[in-house]
Amino acid sequence: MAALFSDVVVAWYRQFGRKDLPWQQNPTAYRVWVSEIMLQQTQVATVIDYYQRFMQVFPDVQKLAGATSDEVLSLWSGLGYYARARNLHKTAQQVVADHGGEFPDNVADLETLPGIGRSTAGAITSFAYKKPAVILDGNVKRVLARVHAIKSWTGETQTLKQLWEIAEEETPQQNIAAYNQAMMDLGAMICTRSRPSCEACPLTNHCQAFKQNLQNDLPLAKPKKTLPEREGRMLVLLQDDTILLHKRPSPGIWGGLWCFPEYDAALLQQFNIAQQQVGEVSSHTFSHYRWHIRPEYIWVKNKLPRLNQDFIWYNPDKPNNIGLAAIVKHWLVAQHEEIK
DNA sequence: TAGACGTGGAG
DNA sequence: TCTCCAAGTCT
Repeated sequence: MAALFSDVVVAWYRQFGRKDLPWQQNPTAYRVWVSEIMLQQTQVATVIDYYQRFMQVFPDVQKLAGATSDEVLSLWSGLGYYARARNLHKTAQQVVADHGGEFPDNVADLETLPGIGRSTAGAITSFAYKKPAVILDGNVKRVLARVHAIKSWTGETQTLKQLWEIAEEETPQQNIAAYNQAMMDLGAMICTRSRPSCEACPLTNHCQAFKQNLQNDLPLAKPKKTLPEREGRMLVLLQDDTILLHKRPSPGIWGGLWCFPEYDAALLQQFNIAQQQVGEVSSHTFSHYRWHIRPEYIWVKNKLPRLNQDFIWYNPDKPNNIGLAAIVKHWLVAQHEEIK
């Protein structure tokens, strides 16, 4: 008789799974929550440094709740999907205000908090509270899609529903933290997107894709779409040692982050221009469009106008704790190189 | 409900 | 250089 799926998974975890990730040490709900949000659509290797820095500054939910949004976004700068950071801040404040500083210990209540969906709620419930809960992240989807030889794109509503049902059936009542972590580890280490290591996989006996030699074809790739292209101009206004930055509206791309203002004739009119120069176009690819941005360098004589709160003169030599869009960080680094 | 929402690593 | 997409959620 074949061994129970979850037993095989847990046994594999005991021997080969990851146990040294930063958020696995002292896995309180707060620490697990922060890691799960950072890990959404983001790889472990990228997250580790951000996580360490974040925990250094915000060791508990009260500290985070009491921070300014600039402080939070500055620690998120470069990680992307900034709505995660804005929601993180909101949720911290809600947890302190409405839950006495303690995160709920069940999926239903966790899901009511901003930025926490079904899978993240399952992760917090299982990893922090050791209570049975189902997760379905990209890793688990890939493993289950192969094990069950699911021949439709995992993003389809119907397929997603099916995957949740399968995940619920397979998830055990015991050893929940080990099982859930194991499924993610299998997806990340063995059952990888390309060239899965089936020779090292404990699940080949259970795997329909392996039996049908479909492991390289499943899960099915997302249907292709051509990315829309957009063009734009940004103003790099320089005055003495400072650069004019604009706080971008949220929601929206780079919402809440400080960035060069997009071209604005009315804004320009307020300045006494000493010199200007058109720069080279740089292209930025997002998940839903490609943006070709041409910078216009403008040296101005006056600092004046009545700039509202959404504008600041930023001095790169005196870094402030504000969230900079990656494009600004990169530009500052490039400038620094040039000066040297 | 499909589109919005970032960035960087892998192949 | 280019394409794909990773520990998803929100609207």
